[in-house]
Amino acid sequence: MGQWEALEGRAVDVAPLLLGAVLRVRGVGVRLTEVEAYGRQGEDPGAHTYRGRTARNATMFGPAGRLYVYFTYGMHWCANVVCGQEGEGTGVLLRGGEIVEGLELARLRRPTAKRDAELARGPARLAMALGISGADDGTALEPAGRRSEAAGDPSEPAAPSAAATLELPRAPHAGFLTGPRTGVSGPGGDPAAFPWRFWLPGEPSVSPYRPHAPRRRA
DNA sequence: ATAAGGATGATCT
DNA sequence: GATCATCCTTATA
Repeated sequence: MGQWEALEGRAVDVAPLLLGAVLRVRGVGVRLTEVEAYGRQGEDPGAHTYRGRTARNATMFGPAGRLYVYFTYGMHWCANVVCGQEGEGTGVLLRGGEIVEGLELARLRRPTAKRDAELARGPARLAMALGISGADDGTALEPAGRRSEAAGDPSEPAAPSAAATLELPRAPHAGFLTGPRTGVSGPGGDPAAFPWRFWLPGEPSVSPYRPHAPRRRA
């Protein structure tokens, strides 16, 4: 088992635990409010890994707790947290969040945002606010709160702040909502088969597109 | 408030 | 050559 045992289950079970989690990258922290689960190779037609491993999706087949970053529509980067077991090819797409640290920096990175709620509303916006790009693909997340408090020990150099940290909540947020995934065409977008979008109610940082009536889950 | 079209390039068939 | 796990601007109600 790895350091991210909590992420090693099925994407649909891990996704609720990521709601409310805080991801910190390069001076900006986001509290995640919207995510989408993507299943294993062969299991989920909407997943990049559906047809097997390629150069692009290789990170998804690695251990849980890494960032899988991909480029899309000729201009956008999007980030996933890899979950499941090695070789499964499963993860959770980060679709939206609220900036809780580094607000000034996030505003600089997202100059077109009119309101703070728009800074990380949408997967590509979220990546942009965090300064995430292709260079971050494969980055191993570290647990948050691990500070080098070795006060004044010269033999122990101050640990460089991790490139990316993740702080998980103790338990899944009560009362999260689920619905069909956004932007997934074909069978993978079938809301009955894959109601794998998860979000927190009443959050302005959740994308507005909600095609079907949400269903409450505990 | 919601809809439509353009931008721009990797990836895979 | 088609398809994108999209965003932004502009147009119409």
